[in-house]
Amino acid sequence: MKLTSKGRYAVTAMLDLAIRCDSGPVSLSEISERQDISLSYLEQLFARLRKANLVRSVRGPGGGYALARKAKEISVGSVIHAVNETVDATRCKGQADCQGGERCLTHTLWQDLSDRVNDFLNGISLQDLISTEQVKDVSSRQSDRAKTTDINILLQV
Amino acid sequence: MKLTSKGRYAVTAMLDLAIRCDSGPVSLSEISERQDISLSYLEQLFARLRKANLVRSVRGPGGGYALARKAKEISVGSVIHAVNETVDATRCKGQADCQGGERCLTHTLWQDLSDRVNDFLNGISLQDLISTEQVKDVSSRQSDRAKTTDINILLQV
DNA sequence: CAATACTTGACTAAAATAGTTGGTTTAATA
DNA sequence: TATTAAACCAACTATTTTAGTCAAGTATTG
Repeated sequence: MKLTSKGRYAVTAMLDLAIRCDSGPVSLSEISERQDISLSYLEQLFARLRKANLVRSVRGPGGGYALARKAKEISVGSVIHAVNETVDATRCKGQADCQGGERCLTHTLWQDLSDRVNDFLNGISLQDLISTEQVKDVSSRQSDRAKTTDINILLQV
Repeated sequence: MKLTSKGRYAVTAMLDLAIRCDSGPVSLSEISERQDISLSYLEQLFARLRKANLVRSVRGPGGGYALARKAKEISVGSVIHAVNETVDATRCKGQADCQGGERCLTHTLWQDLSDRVNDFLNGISLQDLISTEQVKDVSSRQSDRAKTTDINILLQV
């Protein structure tokens, strides 16, 4: 699972869509303007999101995109995965052609971590993000953040 | 938080270090050979890991690197963060200069997800990965994986 | 002193990211 | 029916990042 600004763009656009797709299809130019992402870049991203069956399109004037499923049934992980086709597996691919035991061990450990990150991101739905935001108030977020370590404060994701 | 192969290299190298740094410092050339990462690239990564106080170096013959703290006290998140200095914050930076309410909302939602990923990765220590691996047997891993959705099967991290 | 190994900085090739340009189809509506 | 708004498509480009190379140091041990 790669996690870069490309994925951020995709998730941001999908959230924009999730928030307002009840009132008919949403055009990419709208999202482009609201989220400040270039239109043609959005087109590229949505071509992939469509292939992954995460969005449905309506062509012609008044057309646009809508979520293919309910926001509750679309995981953040699936969105990020959809726009990152080139996945670089580890060299040994978990296969038996590792030299010695050590190299394979660290590869297995990394795989283990990867699985956890996947499970984590697949466990969060778009609706999940929207809902918590609606419930949460500013003061509680700040106290949450104060609890994290100094490392966390430096982290901008 | 960026999650790319750069971070994978760093975590892999740190795991290699964690596994064997009990018996004195480990040289980068050893790690390079075992993990199949170019020596000079490792040097760049370890320069950053050192600045982040995650490793300590011993110079001269017989020298090398050792973890600066116990494996239990080094989180995967801190390793990944250390090697990714260029963090691209969202344009609005969570500040008040967003236009309208909508753009800010999706930014806040993304920030929320970022925080969760951070907390998640900061909650996993190197020791954590090593320990679970020692306990876990192959059959249980496979049944774990079978439980995940079809999306998960496609994901290579 | 000599060998080892860390340290630093400048450089480069390849890949990915982000954006551009210029179309074509599709479908609603005036 | 002509116009128009939108998805769709493909090729291209600039920028950034990744990954790796090279070379010249510095510190330390034996």
